[in-house]
Amino acid sequence: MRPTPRAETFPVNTPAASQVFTTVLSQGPLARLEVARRAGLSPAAVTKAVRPLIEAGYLVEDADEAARPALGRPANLVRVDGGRALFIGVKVTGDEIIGVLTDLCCRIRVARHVPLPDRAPKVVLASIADLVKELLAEADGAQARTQDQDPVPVLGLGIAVSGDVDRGEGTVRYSPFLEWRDVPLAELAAMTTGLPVTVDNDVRALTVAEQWFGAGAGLSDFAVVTVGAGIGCGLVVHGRVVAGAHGVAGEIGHVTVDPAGRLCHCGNRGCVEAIAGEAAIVRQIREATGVELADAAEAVALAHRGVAGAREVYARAGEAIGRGIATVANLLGPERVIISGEGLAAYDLFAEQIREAFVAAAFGSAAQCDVLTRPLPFEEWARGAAATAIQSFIRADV
Amino acid sequence: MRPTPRAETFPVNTPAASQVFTTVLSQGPLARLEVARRAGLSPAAVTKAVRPLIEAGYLVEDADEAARPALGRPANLVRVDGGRALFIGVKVTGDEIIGVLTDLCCRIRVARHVPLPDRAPKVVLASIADLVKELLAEADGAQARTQDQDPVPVLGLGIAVSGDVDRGEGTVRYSPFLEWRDVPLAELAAMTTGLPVTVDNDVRALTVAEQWFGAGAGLSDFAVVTVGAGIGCGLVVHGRVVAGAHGVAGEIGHVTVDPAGRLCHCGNRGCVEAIAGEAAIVRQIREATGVELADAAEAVALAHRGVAGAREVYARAGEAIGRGIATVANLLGPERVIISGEGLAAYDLFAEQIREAFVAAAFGSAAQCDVLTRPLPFEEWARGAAATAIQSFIRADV
DNA sequence: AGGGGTTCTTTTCCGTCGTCAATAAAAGAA
DNA sequence: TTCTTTTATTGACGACGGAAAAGAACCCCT
Repeated sequence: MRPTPRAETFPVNTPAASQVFTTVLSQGPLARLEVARRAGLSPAAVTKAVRPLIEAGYLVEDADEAARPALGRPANLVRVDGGRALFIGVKVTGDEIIGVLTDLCCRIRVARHVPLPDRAPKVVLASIADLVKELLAEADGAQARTQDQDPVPVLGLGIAVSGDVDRGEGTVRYSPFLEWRDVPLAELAAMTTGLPVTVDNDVRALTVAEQWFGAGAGLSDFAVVTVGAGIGCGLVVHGRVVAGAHGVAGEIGHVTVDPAGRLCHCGNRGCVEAIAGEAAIVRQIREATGVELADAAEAVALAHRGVAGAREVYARAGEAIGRGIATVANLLGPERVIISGEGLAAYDLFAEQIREAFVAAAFGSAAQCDVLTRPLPFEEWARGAAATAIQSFIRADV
Repeated sequence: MRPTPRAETFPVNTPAASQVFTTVLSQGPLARLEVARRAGLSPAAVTKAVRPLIEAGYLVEDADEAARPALGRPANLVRVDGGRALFIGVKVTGDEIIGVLTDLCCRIRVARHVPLPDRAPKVVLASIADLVKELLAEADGAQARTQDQDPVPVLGLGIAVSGDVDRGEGTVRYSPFLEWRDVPLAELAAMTTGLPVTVDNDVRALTVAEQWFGAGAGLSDFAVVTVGAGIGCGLVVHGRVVAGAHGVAGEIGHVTVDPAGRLCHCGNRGCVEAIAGEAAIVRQIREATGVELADAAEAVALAHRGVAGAREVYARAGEAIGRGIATVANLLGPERVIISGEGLAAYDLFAEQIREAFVAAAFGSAAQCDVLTRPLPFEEWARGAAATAIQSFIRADV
């Protein structure tokens, strides 16, 4: 059985060390000098910050013979030892819970889905506890097979929930999806699992994952747009994820793109989500073609078969998304916008419209913003939760 | 004659001292302990930071007898000595230049408008030089009258220009209004005036003024929306003004609120500016009523007289602005939105529509965002430029 | 008048952190 | 071998900010 986790803490908590670690974590193996440049520190500071991290096993040296320079001493690359620690990320949706076991580099080791019979906090909490137990057992199993000396510790649990979440407090203030209000989830989950728990909004968690381990690595200003059941948006400004003064931020889904458009569940007309959300697309295709659709997959299939009405619905959805992205670009001027989410399964159906609408509605050099897609698996959300746990562990200022 | 300005520099440049100074500057007279609380520092650090600043004359002690507590030692309030230094702020518009002489607290001492005969960089530069000379003479005049010992030094010149401005470089990358491209304005103006020069985008400059000396004081996330010839928006996120990766940010004027709306000069349809910009309003009223209008003032007058068509145009403008503000609130979740600009002369004509549209389009608790108006004089833009100069002088990280 | 209580301010000490400048190390080139 | 070039490390140093305790100013109560 896995021993009660020691309260292992990150060996350093100075600004410089934290910055060095996150730089190495997110920007791959780097020479110390290069780390110094990117983190804005002196080489000496990097050396001094790296040493205790290597001693503690979080970083390892890693000379690469490939990129050896023609001249001068070759660099001693430093990288994070992913196998040094494990984390668990959990994403709670309306009807299932997805959990992943990741290493310190946030690479997914194991993924599990469990159905959620009920949305009451107690039930969800019990399901999370079961899932965590299962993932811990999995971690132990891997342990036993490799016969390592020291057991790899699981150092944190991140939980991602949609809605208004106070990460600092670890509470879910209001989640319309789960019908929760003021649930101190971090505290509860810490009690049942014995792990340090971080709770954050799901889109923000995904954004953290992109910021550190994805297409946002090294950027100080970018946006993540998720296309799926809802349309969400995570924003990174000045290198930090935007949380919003009142818990609301990145609600691109409820940006109005057509005031005469259809009614959205938020009460407004012509929100991006009311045009390009999964439910909206299914409904519109049903209305346009008369075909009864069970889910979004069937809608995609129909459109792929070239049914005109269906294709048009997707085209309009793409236009709405492109406009929404242009709005973000006009307001914030990000370096990059990353489109992701399970809705990308239909990406070929609206890729062109997104781009066209974006370019048309982007003002001036905002159109230079780099828009790219990342077809990420659904576990990515849970991975985002794990990323928040990693972030909390290394005490990076959020 | 005014002597060649000595290269006076701010006596401290540690993060703590900078933070202490900006806290006192923007949040009025404060007790040291209170400064410590607000700046997140120890009381000792504040004492140590304050001393050299008092010695250099930038801060002064200022006991207030009024708010004496019932118990304990009364606080020794600390405030910025506005009279310690002067700054000049200049705002360049299409047809005139506005200059102000301010003190260190950014209070306007003198304001001057001069017409701009031509928009060529050389002409503009010469006009700026003349205006600065005039303001410097004014400063000397005041000097002579008060018979002070030490002449109050003018420590910086801030220039605000609309368009894509690189503040770090001090260059105007592209200003459609002036038809400038890559003009190294800071360098040029520094040569002709002999003052340290800061160049920034006009809306951002105004936002800095609000952040430090206006309704944004002490807030870390807010937006400034300017209503006038154009519709602009300055954003402060995480306590810093958003500049945008490509020089574009806060382009609320080109957020689409009605894709079927009228054509905007940016090439799109239904931008906020195409509905609520000054030119758009004048044109719409002309179309609706058939009355030929010379300028916006006449449009306002017409609407105030209760002419139905004119009122409706303003109502639609208010709706567009309200939607634009809601978009900002949905995306960023600011604590406050400050509406300003010369368009506020007509505020009573669309106040209600702004509020209604904002509340309707704001998602969830984004509607809690505090929306207020600040009827600021036109010199306020120049004051913003002075604020950027002050900011540069005290080396606050922008 | 003289404590006692309360709050603000300052002092002193100290750990720590990051830079500077010099030095060591690891190559290939001459 | 020795020089050049680039990377990494060392050790001294200065400075900064925090903790804790003392000091200061004031009111109130006895």
